[in-house]
Amino acid sequence: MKLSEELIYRGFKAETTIENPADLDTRENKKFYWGADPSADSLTIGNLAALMMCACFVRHGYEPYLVVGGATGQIGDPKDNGERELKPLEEIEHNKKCIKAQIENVIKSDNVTMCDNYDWFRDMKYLDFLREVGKVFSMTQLLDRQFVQARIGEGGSGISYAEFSYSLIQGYDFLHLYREYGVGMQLCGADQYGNCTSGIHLIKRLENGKADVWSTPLVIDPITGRKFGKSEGNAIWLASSDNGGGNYTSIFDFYQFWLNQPDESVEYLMKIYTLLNKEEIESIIAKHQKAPEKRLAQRTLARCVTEIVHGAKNANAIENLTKVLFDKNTDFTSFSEDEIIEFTEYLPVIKKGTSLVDALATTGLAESKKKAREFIAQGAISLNGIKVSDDIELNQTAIIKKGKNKFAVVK
RNA sequence: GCUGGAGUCGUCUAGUGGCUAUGACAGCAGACUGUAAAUCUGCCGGGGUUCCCCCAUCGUUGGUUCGAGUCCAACCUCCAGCACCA
Repeated sequence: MKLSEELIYRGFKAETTIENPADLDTRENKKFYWGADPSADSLTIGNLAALMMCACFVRHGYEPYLVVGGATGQIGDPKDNGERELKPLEEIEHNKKCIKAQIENVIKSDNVTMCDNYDWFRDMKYLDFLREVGKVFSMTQLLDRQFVQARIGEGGSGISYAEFSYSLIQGYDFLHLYREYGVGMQLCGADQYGNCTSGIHLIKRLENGKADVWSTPLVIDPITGRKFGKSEGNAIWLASSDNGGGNYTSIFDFYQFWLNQPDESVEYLMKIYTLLNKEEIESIIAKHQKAPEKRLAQRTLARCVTEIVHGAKNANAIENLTKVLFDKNTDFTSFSEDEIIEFTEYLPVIKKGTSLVDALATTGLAESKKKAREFIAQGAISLNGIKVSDDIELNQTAIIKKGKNKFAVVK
């Protein structure tokens, strides 16, 4: 399958300056750039979709320049619904390192060039920037941008001069990479398209060059029509918090997230988030439709994405763990010492002697003790497969289950 | 700078002095299922000794009042109009 065909098959095509996708197959300049801002110390599955698109270009011989936005991250990409809080500089430094590692983990290629746009903004003089970059942008056009329109006017939440300028800073990145390395194309999520065109504009005006943008649609839930990823409240992070206790997504929860996708979404998500080819996906979907209750498609999806993000070893372990925990014939009281030790690597652990309510609260299975009591009252908690109706002391090795798919180990 | 309007839970939203701050979406749990969807039920600020009790909360800080999301003052932020200025 040619690059252009694969992009369209996988749904990686939104707005673009490229008239005919087939031009990508024969394009001479195969250098592209993609960037992410260090607004947190982990990427989310929203970013991962764009990375999967980048990986698709790389598989077809394109050369990636991956930018971590040390400069742009200091300002913040304007959102539709309001101004961002400025992040402390130390936090940005930390975030950069973490995100860089995550990007390298997904884009595995010998000719990756990692960049930080702070390197070329650090010594930038404000007046130089205004004379070179600011001068070639028309205020009228900038004000017409969608992100500006959403923020100003009646009912708007306002926008600061700093965030308003974000687009120019990002545009300059493209110009810089064009000049320095001859990068001729930017890949991005559809929400970034406007910012990317700033770069094209700059390259045309200042270098009389032709540059392109290729964007991929934001991933949406086909049932609700809402996007999933960050800023919708229920972020799935690529970083794993140890055993589910922290702020990020444990490997187990990550796997479960994909496993629980509805039938309507699963093909769409497989195209985006796995490396399976068209024939493989079609065959899996065909089998899935014959016996949807086996959840073959969801299992495959969960397996593949977990492997990409957390590696084959973890993916294997989680697959086995899931098999054991959800098998109706599993006897929860007869796990061997070795099995329990394997569980503790991926599930939150509670010491014997703790009360059930405390255990639920400290492992994050419940957000508070009050919630923990509620769960017990509602019959959401079971111990070794048997429902618990009272707060009890946990004094032997056991598996606690909350709801459909949250577990902890008492040891 | 002046005048007017606005700021309420993750999001949107009702609430012109009265005890318990509405409703919707999202989220969580239960039932039914296939760890799905749809549907129904409950929860949805925090804590506890849980048929009940305590604490917190309507942008911030004070004030008036027996009682304030609601009235007053100052401040912060946003919107609109006007003025000023290129």
